[in-house]
Amino acid sequence: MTSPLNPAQLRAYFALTEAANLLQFAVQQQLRADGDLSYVQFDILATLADATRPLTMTDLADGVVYSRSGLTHQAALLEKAALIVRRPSPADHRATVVDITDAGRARLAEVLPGHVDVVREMLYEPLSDQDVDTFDDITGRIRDHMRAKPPRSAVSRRPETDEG
Amino acid sequence: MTSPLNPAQLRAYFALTEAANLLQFAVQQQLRADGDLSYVQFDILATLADATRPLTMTDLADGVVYSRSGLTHQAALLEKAALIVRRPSPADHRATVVDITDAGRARLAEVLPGHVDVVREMLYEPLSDQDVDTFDDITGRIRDHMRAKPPRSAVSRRPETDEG
DNA sequence: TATTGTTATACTCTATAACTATA
DNA sequence: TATAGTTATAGAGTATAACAATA
Repeated sequence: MTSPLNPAQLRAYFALTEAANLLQFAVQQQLRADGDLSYVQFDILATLADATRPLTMTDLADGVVYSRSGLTHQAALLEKAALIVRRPSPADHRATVVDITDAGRARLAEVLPGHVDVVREMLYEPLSDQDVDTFDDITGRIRDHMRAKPPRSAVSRRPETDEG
Repeated sequence: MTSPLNPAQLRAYFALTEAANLLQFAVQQQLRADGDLSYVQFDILATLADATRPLTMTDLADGVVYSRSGLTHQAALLEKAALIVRRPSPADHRATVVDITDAGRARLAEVLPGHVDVVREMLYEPLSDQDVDTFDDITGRIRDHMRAKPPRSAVSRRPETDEG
């Protein structure tokens, strides 16, 4: 247990971290410049645009790994900007259904081309089609593994409280 | 220009984004739980511990892609916790040299095993040695490409100011 | 004049806890 | 009693601009 990472693991971890940070930074700049959206706001709009059924606040919070209060805050901002609408769910009167508006879809359309450009230029320019397939396979397996493994479990290696 | 991403590119981008977010979230939790450090603070300490020569605030800010004021803030926190020391540079009286303390190295040592565990469990458990080599190669090329390509250039596709 | 670093300040993001209302 | 969502609030992180000191 706690054996060190081998050199290739270490290198790849650092490269991944740095690349992901640089990409995220560039994407955030682009979304802000082209559509005055934070990444989370973009994610919410994109999720709503893709959804085949109406989504509730809880549905959205699950997708974004977000506290509900944080989502309420972001939804309030998006609603103030007229990009989404919230209405009480007819099925469950406790729930709130969130819809993307035409303005929301328009904003998404404004932002998407630049988003794709950034991803292609930064992430895919140095990769061949063969590389992309390999990268797709590996990242897919990593993501599936992370989804399956509850991230919290690996975290706290300290006893919660011994005293008291 | 602005041709869409192909399916494999799109899948890999989503997988990468989700995996990187989950990994970052877990790492942040671990660093906070095991050593009461934010990721940026950990990054600063690790950079100082690895450095072969004394680093200035500007050296550090360059490595972390950080505003100088933000770095000053984080350095003040780390210094208050006695994990680093700042002193005027003898060579350039404008500059501040930052040193990691014994306590800083000790804190790093407390945190590193758990950090490595999280990375191995989340990132490398589903990969063979062969996969790791491939992954190392591809992520390394991506990072080098991103470093070479100034991230800002791809960002603003709006004219700065036409009026005034 | 340009550069290093700090300070003052303000804004955004996020989370916790308390709360309302429905189920 | 449990769940959906909001509100109030507080804390952390980051950035901009103004500033002081030095090159």
